[in-house]
Amino acid sequence: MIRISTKGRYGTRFMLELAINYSRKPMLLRDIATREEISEGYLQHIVDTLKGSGLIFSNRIRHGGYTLSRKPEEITLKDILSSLEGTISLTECVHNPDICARSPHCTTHDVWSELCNKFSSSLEEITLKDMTERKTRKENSNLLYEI
Amino acid sequence: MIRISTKGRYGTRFMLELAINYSRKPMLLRDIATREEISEGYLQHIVDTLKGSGLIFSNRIRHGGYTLSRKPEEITLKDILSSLEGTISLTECVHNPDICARSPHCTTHDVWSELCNKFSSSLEEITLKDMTERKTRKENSNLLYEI
DNA sequence: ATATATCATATAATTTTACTAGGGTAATCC
DNA sequence: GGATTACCCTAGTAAAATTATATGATATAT
Repeated sequence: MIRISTKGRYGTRFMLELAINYSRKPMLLRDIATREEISEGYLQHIVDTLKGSGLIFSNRIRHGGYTLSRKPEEITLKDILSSLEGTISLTECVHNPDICARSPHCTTHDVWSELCNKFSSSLEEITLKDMTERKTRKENSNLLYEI
Repeated sequence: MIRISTKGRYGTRFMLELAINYSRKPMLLRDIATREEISEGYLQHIVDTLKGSGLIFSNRIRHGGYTLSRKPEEITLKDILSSLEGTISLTECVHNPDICARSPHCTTHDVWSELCNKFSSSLEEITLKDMTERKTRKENSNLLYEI
């Protein structure tokens, strides 16, 4: 079905929460889980993965909580999804041509590779900063409607 | 993992075979299955789906075999993958926002939608004709290397 | 001490994927 | 006209991936 899993989706929402509160105090996992309506236990796994990839810091000492390890404009959707989805390659052979003997002379292999590169570029173009800006823009335009 | 399933991949290879032999006689499923090293029974399912979407004709009378229902330049990768992967939407909420109460004010929803549109466009740009041309180009350049 | 929050591991339910099996229909070939 | 061939159609199934839940440990703040 060509889709992004809940890991990727929940993780992105978590990262967006951290981005919105960047430069404020660390965010507690429980608070984000509640606000985003995501199971706390499941989110913990996702956050572990993000931490393993070095995208966030945890604050075990002090009052706990998580923060971005880089500025929001320096973290892209590709960073987040690469971490959580393992790899972005649309097919196994894109990332690892050796698993299929056909790869060297396979037209579809080349096509999947190109598509994958395009998709990766699209992901790279979107930073957490972009997303926070989208969010505030959207909230402001919603306010207008409500008046 | 964001990937195209075997259905989509095998089906594309099947369609490419039909495109290469377009305007010649109908191609037998068994022959393609053998040449492409795909299980005949499994390929039958995939081909049924493609037929259900109207992308190919079967030739039950006469000697059997399948043909494209349109010219190779009029069938895109999007047609093929839409048929076999169900829908191209990267998340359920892209295609059907109502399944999630957050959709109207969800920044990530908007982002997935945009990404999905871009990806769909990429798929639409690639026709079976393009792929046959790629294939012959590649075969010719391989010949050069072998000399 | 107790409460809180991160950290780590195990496991379970559900869904999807990737097939296989088997029988039916309908035309061709000897 | 009987065997073969090839498309058609429905079920079923094993394995893998997804989507979690549960439990307990550790470490700091109050």
